[in-house]
Parts: sequence; C-alpha cells; structure tokens
Amino acid sequence: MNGKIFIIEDETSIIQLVQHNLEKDGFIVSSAINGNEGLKDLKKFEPNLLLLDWMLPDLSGIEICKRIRKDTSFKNLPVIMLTAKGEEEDKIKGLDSGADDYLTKPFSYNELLARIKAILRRSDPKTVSDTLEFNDLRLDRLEKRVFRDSIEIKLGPTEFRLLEFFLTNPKRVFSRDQILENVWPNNINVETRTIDVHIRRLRKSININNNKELIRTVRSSGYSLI
Amino acid sequence: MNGKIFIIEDETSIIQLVQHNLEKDGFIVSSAINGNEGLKDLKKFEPNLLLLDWMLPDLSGIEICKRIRKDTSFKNLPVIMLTAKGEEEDKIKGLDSGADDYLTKPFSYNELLARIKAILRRSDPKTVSDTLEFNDLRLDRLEKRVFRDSIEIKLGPTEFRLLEFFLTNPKRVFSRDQILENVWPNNINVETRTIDVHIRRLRKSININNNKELIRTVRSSGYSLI
DNA sequence: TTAGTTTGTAACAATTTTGTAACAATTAGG
DNA sequence: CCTAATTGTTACAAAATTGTTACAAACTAA
Repeated sequence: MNGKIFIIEDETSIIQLVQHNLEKDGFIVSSAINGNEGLKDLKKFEPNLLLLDWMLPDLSGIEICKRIRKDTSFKNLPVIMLTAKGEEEDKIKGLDSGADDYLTKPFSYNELLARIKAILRRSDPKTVSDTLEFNDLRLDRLEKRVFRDSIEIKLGPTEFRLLEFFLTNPKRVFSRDQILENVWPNNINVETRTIDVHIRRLRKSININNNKELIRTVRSSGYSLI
Repeated sequence: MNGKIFIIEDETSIIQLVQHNLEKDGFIVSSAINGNEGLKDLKKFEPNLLLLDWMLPDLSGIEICKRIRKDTSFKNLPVIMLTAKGEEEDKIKGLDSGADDYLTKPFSYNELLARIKAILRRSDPKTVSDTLEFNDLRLDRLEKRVFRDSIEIKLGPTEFRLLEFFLTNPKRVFSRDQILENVWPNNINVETRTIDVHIRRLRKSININNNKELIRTVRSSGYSLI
C-alpha cells in the first residue's frame, strides 16, 4: 500500500515525467499547475506528501508553504520544494518557510524518489513499502518477509541477507569474496566454501515446488540471481 | 459507544454524503433541511454535536447558533459551521456567534471527521472511540481497554503500551532497541532481554484461549504484529 | 576418456538467539 | 501502612541458525 503525492508545478513536462514515474512506482498522484488551484485541490486529495515548485505563475512556493503550515489539517504535511535556483539563500528561505527538503532542477527521478521515500519513511511509514522484486520473488525489508509467487517463504537471517543482496543487484555475478564482504558482518572470518552451503540452503528454500531456478552458478566466478 | 450528530443543511447531497459516512463510523445521525425545522428537531434528538450550514433558506446559521447559545439545554452543544465562503471575516463572525469550529466547502469527509473527533474528544470524550484494530484485536486508547474477539483482556501498563505500539505499525518488524525507544519512557535503561519477557507476558495475555498467535518472532531482528 | 578443478550436498557440532520461570525490587491502591 | 500488582533481571532450557567438513557429483580442458 502506497501513499498519495500532490504536485504543484507549472512546467507540464516536469509534471508528466514525475507523475508518470511515481505512478509506476505505486504512488497515487494528482497535480495542479498553479498555486491557487493547488491549494484548493489539496484539501480534496489529502496527500501524504507535497512536491512544490518554487516559482509559480501566481503564488510563490514559499507563500503556499507558509499557508499550508498555518492550516491545522496540513500542519504536518511533508513538503519537498523544487527550485531552479541553486542558491544557498533560497534553500534557507525554503526550509524556513516550512519545507522538509528541497531539490534543485534539473534533478534525476531517482534522486527525487529517494528523498520522497526518506521523508515518507519517517513521517508516514505505512505509505512506503520497501520491497525488492525479481520475477515472482518479492522481499519486504520492513516486514522481513519473502514471497515466491505470493507464497511466503521462511528464511533464516543469513539467507535473508544473502537474498537481499542478490536482489539489489540482479543478474550480476558476485565472487564468494564479494558476497562475504557484503552479506556477512565486518571482521568476521568464514570459510569461502561456507557460501556454497548458504547458497544451497537459499536455493532449497526459494525453489519450494518445482519452480524455476533463480540462482545461477557461474563456474570459477561465483553466483548471481539468474 | 458513539455520539449523536445533528445536521442542519439545505444541500441534500451534502447531507447524504455526510450522514452515510458518519453512520458508517458509528455515529447516530439525524438532519433537517432548514433552520426552523432544525431548531424544533434538535430538542427531540439531543445531539452531542451540531453541523450547521452557514446559508440556509430561512434562518442563517449565525442566527441559529446565537439562539442555541441562549437556550440553557444547548448552551454547551458543540457546533461546527459549514460555509462556502473562505473569507476570514466570516470565519470570525462564525466563531463569534458561538461556533466551535468551521469548515469551508468543499471539504473532504476525513477532514470533517477529524474536526468532529477533535471537538468531541474534549467536550464529550465518551462519545468518541479512539481505537486501534488488527484482526480480532481491538485496543481503545481512551478507555484503555483491550479486546480479543470482543472478550476483554486485562493488561498492565507496559504491556498496553507495547501492544499499542505494535498496533500503530502492524506487520512491521521492530528491533528490541526500536521497541525500547518507542514504548519505554525516555532516558530509561532497561536490559534488551527485558523486551522478551514483556513480549512473553503480552502473548500470554492476548492468546487467551487457543487463538491464533499475533506476535511474530523474527530471529535476529525483533518482533512484529504478525 | 581422464585427471584436475570446482561445486553440490548431507551430516554434525558449535554457537547464537529466544522462551520461560522464578525472584527481588518497585510501584500503586486502598 | 500494608497488600497486591507490576516490573526488571537473571539463569537455565529449548530452539533455531550457523560454520565446517567429508565425500559425491559435475564440469573443464587436454
């Protein structure tokens, strides 16, 4: 279950880009192209987060932010400011007016998504599902659960971390040493071959019924998620 | 047990929307579509709160509000004004005339509900149940009661807070440290393993007869509500 | 094919983590 | 003040996880 994000921004190209991607990532998105309309629609939409352009044709982003902060029903609405200016001064003004974070245009979508998630995670954790997926495999980091084809799979802590690691870099081959570094706690020494045993255990768990093998052995190199 | 709400509003579409939703949320609702009728029915219905439209075909909302305030039996009846105008001036007049809060149309139902709850909570706490639910588990924050499958369960203060914490973030796994931070008062030091003991006590209490286990142990991570 | 290399697998022991009961200390309520 | 309830700690039991090893199987290159 994901959150609702409202965008107030006059550049429709940006709206399109951001809205499309956010919706692909499971958010419910609505937008307005000027301040007055935005303030009006905000009430109906009840977002969990607001993306607010700095420069708008009518009201400035700062002005909107200030008004929002006065309204009891939006007092705690997280706001991310979007600004074309890179000036420190503006950043300070923006944060002063009550924004929680700000982003300078041009920004990458991934950067925006990261900030959104970071803010939502602390203001409204329920709205951000932190989940990794690959084929019919799904791993939920907050709930610490793994599903294959929507059937839950029970994994021990190490197997969980191992799968989590593979899921963050699907298809890429990792040597046993790399796996050790990334999955095991620092300054711990385990035999290289121990990895093989854990791979075996992970395979056994996630191939619950004659499912497709998801972990590939790359002889003399290591393993990868297919 | 919830309260009674009376609506005086000439737009039947609004009455329908609000009445339907409030009843779904457990309130007992009655309504009138003009001022004179409203004043008459008010006495019979004895509401805990009044939703009052600003503009009515006969008497104005302000007029009704003033009359209500003069009537000893309604002196303390909380009133929320509904107005189409967003003007500050009207808001002031409205509050002057004795309204406790006001809401500008169009408003979302959730916003209305929030205000109603806020007002009832201080004027008449018994009428608002502030309750957290999960499966057949229900926790009433105001009455400080817990029910499993409508059977009341007695919990000590710490177990109550612990369950309350889990209920605000169901399914999510929390480490013992996170639990400590959120459930125990600040700057208090208790052993990490103490959590385990409280979890055990909470489990013992809420699994009254062979009910489903609701607290999940996530090895090396912590606990979660299923 | 064969020797050499690499990986798969099961079994076992060691270790880690959690469950539980008992007890003492503290707090709350009469 | 006394009694009962609640709380935190500890020690031990139980359970789950982990690392290692030995041997089997699979693969590679000549």
